[in-house]
Amino acid sequence: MSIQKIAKLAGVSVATVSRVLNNSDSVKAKNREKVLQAIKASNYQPNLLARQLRTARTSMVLVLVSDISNPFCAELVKGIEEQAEKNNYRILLCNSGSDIHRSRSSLQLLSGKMVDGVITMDAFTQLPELTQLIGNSPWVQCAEFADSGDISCVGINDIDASRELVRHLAHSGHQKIALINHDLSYKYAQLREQGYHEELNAHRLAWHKIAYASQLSFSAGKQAMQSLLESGSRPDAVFAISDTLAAGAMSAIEQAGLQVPRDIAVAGFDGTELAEMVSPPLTTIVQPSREIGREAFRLLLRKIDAPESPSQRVFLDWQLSVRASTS
Amino acid sequence: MSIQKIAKLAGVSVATVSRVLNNSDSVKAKNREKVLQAIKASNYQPNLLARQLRTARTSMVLVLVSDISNPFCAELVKGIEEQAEKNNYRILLCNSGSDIHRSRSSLQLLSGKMVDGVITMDAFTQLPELTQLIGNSPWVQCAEFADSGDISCVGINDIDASRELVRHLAHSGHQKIALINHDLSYKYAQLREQGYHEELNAHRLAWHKIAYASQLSFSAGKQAMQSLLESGSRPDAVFAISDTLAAGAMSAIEQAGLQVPRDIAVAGFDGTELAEMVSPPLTTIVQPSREIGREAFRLLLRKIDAPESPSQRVFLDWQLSVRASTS
DNA sequence: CTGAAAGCGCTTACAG
DNA sequence: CTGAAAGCGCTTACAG
Repeated sequence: MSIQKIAKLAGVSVATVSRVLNNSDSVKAKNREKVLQAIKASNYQPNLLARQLRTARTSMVLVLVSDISNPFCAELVKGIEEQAEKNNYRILLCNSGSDIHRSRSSLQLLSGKMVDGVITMDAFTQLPELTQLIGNSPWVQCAEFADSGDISCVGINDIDASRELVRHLAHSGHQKIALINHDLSYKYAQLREQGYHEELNAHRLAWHKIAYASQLSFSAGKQAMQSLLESGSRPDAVFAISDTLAAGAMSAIEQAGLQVPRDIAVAGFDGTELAEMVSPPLTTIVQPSREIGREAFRLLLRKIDAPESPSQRVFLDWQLSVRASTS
Repeated sequence: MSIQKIAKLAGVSVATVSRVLNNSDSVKAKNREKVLQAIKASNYQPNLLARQLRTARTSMVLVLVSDISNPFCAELVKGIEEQAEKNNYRILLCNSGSDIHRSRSSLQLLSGKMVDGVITMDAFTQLPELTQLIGNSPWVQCAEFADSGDISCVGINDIDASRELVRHLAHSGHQKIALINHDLSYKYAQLREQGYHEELNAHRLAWHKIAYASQLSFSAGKQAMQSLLESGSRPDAVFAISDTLAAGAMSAIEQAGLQVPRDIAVAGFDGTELAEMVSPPLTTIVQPSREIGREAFRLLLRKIDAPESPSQRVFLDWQLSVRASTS
């Protein structure tokens, strides 16, 4: 079923049908009626491929989610979605799993002109490769940062947030504060680690220990905590750079016959609902996840509408939320 | 940058360029070389819109996720993704939020020929409307069922699984087993409720009580549990039809100053990682989520490749996993 | 093995 | 207000 058939059915030209479809111009009421009739009668649906090929506009953006199972990512996506909907954009989610091959494959949607822009969450160490793939198509980096100023990005000040969390632990009297981090290929991981060190120094706490989780999952957090428990002197507090990791850490602590927070305090990061689901509930840094997502879309739209507009780096407010896991 | 430019650059016809691009036919080695050279030199990327318009094949399928934050959904998606990847298909995720308007909007991708088929997870009560939108495009319903046999679907036998879970609770000596269900617009919700009743009857347990959660979330589960606690005689066990709801129930019980499982046993459904994250860990029905996803894609691919092939209803195996929350 | 040409289904100046 | 025609960037018989 094509616009041609409709035109024939309605006894007008394809141009007129197209005009009705785009409710543009002024089509004579009678003709509009005939066209509408024909469309309804034949259950016609416009071919988006053809339309978008012709107009070079798709009103779709690609969102490369690093891990769809991560509740923080899910919140970001919902924020992006929300803002996109307001602007009559549709988002296409691709779960990259932080895998560059998958990212590469998904980005063909961009180079193939099926989307107007892309929001990524990949590690900043992969930006050079992404840059090459994305070229200068509209692009925003979400909840992760680039070193240079070429790419728009949005997130929070990770160093400050990290320091505030460690400060809270130190003020609560903890002396041996460990860090569960993950992949340093992420800028935010580096920054939070930096904040951790800076704040320890500020409190003249010499003891420090870091375990790296293989991914941002419960089981990886558990494993990381186990390795911390096995190796030499035991921490009296643990700061995990994501709630999911923190939940894993709590589980490992419990399994070792210890108690949170009595034996070891645990703090997370992100402020997902998960932090309230575990018991005891988790002290964490609440990121404005939805708003980060919304802002990411806003930045992207700006790039789409004005390709020459300068890139921006947006830092949003965060909050320390103290709960039972550290007190 | 188009195929035309490449042709000019390489000094061949567009047909030849196209042949190289699709590494079809036998193009003379020298010409192939020239084309490849030109492609590299100009960093050419084929326009997918044009190609797909021409071939009427996209190698993409739409996945309408009911709730991206639900860990069970996330697992399904990963299964679908995995199988799609094996078949050189790409999946486009749209988070419908079980909202028919969003589903409708996303389905324009189908009617607009941007995808070859669709996998949905919507409630069976919405199938009539979906059917109208989808027509007879390739379609598979995932982890939810239709009453009629027109649509391929894949999931588990919810009645059996539900009965087994209730049987376990009854055998453990529980007399007052409550159910936390959600929206009965889902077939699986109806079936699990049916199983619940059947098994109570089998054990001559007259006491029964059902609370309906407004959605499949932690907080909705918590609320539902609170309402159960407030209303009359207290249950000694609760069966929540999803792990997320069960986690919420546990939180409500704890907040009421009661203990799991001593005062009230709690069981979930789905077998997500969440069941291991809460404490005590959750007794649950383990669904083969990944495999459900994979099978959904297999069924869809069959429909795409052979549009006339009959619809299938696939039921996969599940397992009761008993943990500390009920013993 | 290769090229000229038709056509996928739209939109949009252009002329009337 | 409307229609004929060009063109978006591809692929694919068809003829050579």
